[in-house]
Amino acid sequence: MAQQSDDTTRDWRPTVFLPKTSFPMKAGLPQKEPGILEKWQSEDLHGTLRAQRAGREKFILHDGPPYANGDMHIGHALNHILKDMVCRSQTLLGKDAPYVLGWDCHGLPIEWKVEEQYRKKKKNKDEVPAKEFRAECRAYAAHWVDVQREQLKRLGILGDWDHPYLTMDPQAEGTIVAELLKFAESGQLYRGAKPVMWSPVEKTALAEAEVEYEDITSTQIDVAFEIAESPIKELIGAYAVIWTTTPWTIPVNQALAYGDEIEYVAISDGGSVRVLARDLIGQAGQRGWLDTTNLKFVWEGKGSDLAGTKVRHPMHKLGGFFETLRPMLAGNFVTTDAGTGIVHLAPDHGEDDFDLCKAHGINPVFAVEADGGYRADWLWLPRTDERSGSVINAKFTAPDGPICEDLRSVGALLSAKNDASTLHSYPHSWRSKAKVIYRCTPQWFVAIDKPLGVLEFGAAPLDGIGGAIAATVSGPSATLRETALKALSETRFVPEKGRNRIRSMVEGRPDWVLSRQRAWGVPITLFVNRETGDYLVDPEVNARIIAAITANGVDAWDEEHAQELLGSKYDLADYERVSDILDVWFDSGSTHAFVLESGRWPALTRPEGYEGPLADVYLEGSDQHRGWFQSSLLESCGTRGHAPYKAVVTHGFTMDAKGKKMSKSLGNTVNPLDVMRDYGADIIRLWALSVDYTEDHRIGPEILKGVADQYRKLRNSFRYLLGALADYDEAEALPVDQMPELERYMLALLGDLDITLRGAVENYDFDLYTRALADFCNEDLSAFFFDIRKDRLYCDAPGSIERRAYRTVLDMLFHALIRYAAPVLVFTSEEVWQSRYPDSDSVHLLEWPELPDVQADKARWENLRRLREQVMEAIEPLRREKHIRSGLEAEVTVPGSAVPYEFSDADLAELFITGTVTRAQQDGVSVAKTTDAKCGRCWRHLPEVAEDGALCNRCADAVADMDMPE
RNA sequence: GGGCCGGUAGCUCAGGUGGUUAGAGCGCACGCCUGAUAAGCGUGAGGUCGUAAGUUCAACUCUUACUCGGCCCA
Repeated sequence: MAQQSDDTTRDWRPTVFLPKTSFPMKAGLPQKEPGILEKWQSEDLHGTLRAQRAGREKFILHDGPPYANGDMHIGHALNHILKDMVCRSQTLLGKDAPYVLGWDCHGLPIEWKVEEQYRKKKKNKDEVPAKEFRAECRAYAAHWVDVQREQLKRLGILGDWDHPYLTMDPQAEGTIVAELLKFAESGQLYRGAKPVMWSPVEKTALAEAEVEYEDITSTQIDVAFEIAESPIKELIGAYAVIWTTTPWTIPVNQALAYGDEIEYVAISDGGSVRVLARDLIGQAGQRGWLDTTNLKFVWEGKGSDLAGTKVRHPMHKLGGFFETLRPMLAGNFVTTDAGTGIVHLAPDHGEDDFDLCKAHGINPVFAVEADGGYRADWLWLPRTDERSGSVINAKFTAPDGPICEDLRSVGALLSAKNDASTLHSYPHSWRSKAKVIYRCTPQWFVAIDKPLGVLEFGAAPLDGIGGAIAATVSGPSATLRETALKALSETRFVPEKGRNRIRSMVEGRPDWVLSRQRAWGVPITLFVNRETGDYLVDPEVNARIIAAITANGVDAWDEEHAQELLGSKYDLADYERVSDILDVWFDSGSTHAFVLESGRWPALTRPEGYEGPLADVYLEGSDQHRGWFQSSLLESCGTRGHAPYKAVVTHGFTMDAKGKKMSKSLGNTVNPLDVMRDYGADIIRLWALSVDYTEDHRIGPEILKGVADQYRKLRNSFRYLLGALADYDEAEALPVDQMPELERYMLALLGDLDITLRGAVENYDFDLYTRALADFCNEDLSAFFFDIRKDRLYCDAPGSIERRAYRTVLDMLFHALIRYAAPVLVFTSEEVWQSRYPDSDSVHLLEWPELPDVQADKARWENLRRLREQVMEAIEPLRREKHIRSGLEAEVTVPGSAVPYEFSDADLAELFITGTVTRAQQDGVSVAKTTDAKCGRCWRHLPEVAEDGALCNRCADAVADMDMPE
């Protein structure tokens, strides 16, 4: 050994192989990410991937379109990060997984915004031509599509940004119309009626959001209906009493309702016998039409006893409509909170009324017209009568108004008053502040329980719009509801509980109301025969309609071109051109047809002969069980007989740090744009992929700080790999079978990680994915493998087997981990990759790593690691008492039985990062301060080292190899 | 008000068919190292599992009620 005396004072640092990298510890993501983004864009990363993966197995995620209004919020961010993760992880697995984003562009909220702009400019919407108004809606939507697109890009979403799908694209509008006409042609569409909120002042239907509630007083009346027929003899000739706050609905009454379980009585205070709920006798007394001090009970029974009873309308003398006897029906909405326990039903003017009457075959009569007046041919107070007026007019319904007057004159009015005691909440138009009413209006429906017939799909698709419109029907088959339920049973749900949720909704849902009386949307392109009331079903006409809309958008459906569309076979004079538009849920429910079938996105086109759902997965928030998941399901089942998706993945909602819903008024919102500005997109991505998205989850400063910490650990793992692999050359690689056991064990652990991550991708279990990755880096690498092998890396001669084996494994680890991390930390992984391989292609073009199949005795290693922990524990007291400082100063004795025979004492010292290790027949681990001198270069205490600062044999050899000038 | 879902350490998450002192990572405290250095290593303190009953020899795990929170509907 050529040890010179001055070795003991020499600074060996220059001879130690420290990690060398320019990769910064501090990320500076907010500054760095935009540049990386630009590079991807200029290289057309998404397009490059499509070309590279052409012909591979496809994985199609169909993007649910967000509404094109307002800035991106945390929900958008989470949703798109999850989708991006799905596409990227599938891409990594080698599939062709394109991502085409879309936007939902029609609908009321945009109409409002445009109207709001009008009001600011003192313009009146009604004076603007519909075409012009729609053009402004279109421009408004286009603006927000652009805004949201730029905001989402910043998240590092890898998509076909230049070709998103928009539901307002004329070709999309054409497809939507084509889909609607399929429902028409197969007879699933029908015109029915439904009570909607209606403003007589504005003569328009209102949506719930256009209505505000205010306390008002109304005229409240008790009205007696004479019982004409009943299985209960005592009741014939008695009077069923109802109570209402809308007297004007009495002239449209068609039935009465009772509660099956409610107790009723027929009583007399000396006058007529009246029927009402027992619990409400007191209230009747207070309203002054019953002397409760002197009651004679004629009959007592339950509501269900009243079945089969029929009453006479107080105005029956008018004949016609009023002459028919009104049935008493069981209604589960009847309560004894107020009134008489008997409810009068006017199917025209209440949802409960409508539903119950419909169930008994009683239809609305449309007596009240758009302006609130009874129609001209109505038997009671037609609009031509001088006493007539709007039903929302207070004078009209007043105790001395025409209704009360006439009811009183026939002796049916038991009480009527309008004072402060009658204060209650009532809906008003948001705009005019006028009272609104429920009013039945004709609407278009899709029948849910009508047999679909045997639909033959796949006949002659029209160019560019996909799918057949001429489905033929023959023979009986399942209903749409049954078809949809079957489809759900064949769909995969992540999490599984989503299936139950949507199933119960589909089981219970009423017919689908398709029509809206609005301007900004896709028209219901039907011609209704004025004579028969049937809508025209002529494939030639339909083809012209579809072609016109596809070419010119929804504006093509106007009166001006109607005859053209009808062609020469029909005369427009014989037909009503429907002017309603479609529920926007029908738009989005049709996106699968437009986006996946049309061929406009070749990357999304399935190969020839492909059958079944075109989308592998739909991924949206859990609110979409009622929304998009369902509208898409019904649309596809009604036209294709199956769901458009193979799997449905749902995520919960993002709450604030305390688990509360975010709201602007509470000021607890987290803006993803702020998070990106302060932390960077990789941080918000890591957050989204670390939480259990299947439930509601939280975000807040503390959580983000934790995510940033986790990020830093991951970043440092890569930084260490880069530094340790500096100047690594393929030639240095060592075959696995020549590696030490530790290296082979690490490769086996990597193999386990690989299996875990693959499973996590398959199950959309991304919090498992990120956690497994982080745990591996922290526990198996940083605290174990890297720490142990630091000595070999720093101090071994470059040619040593151990050092070469270590670096070979580091290289494998690098290549595996960078790929695993890529779909999560999209920016950082690129930065790492380019740091090691400057000027190379993007890291995101790589595929899932191929790992050598390495077996290791993992049980043995787990025991060793447990022993290692015991050694650490045993050393700790000595450190605390400052007996020793580093573990290298500890001389350790372990139970011989705890250590595998094949391991040398020197191996153990390396493993434990201690001084000499010896085995003995003892139970625990014992530790003493070493007496060996410390090597001046590797700092290990070894018997061979002559004095502190001198070199050990290994280091002496290494230094000699370097041939360094003194 | 109804339907469905959820509430495990400061944070993010694990905890088959009920069974020894409820786990991990991060954070935190303390210590070590100063050759991954605004990094790395070690040790440690933190939950009795939303609350209360019940079933059971035994419950975080089953039942019920309550409570808090969420989505959808009225």
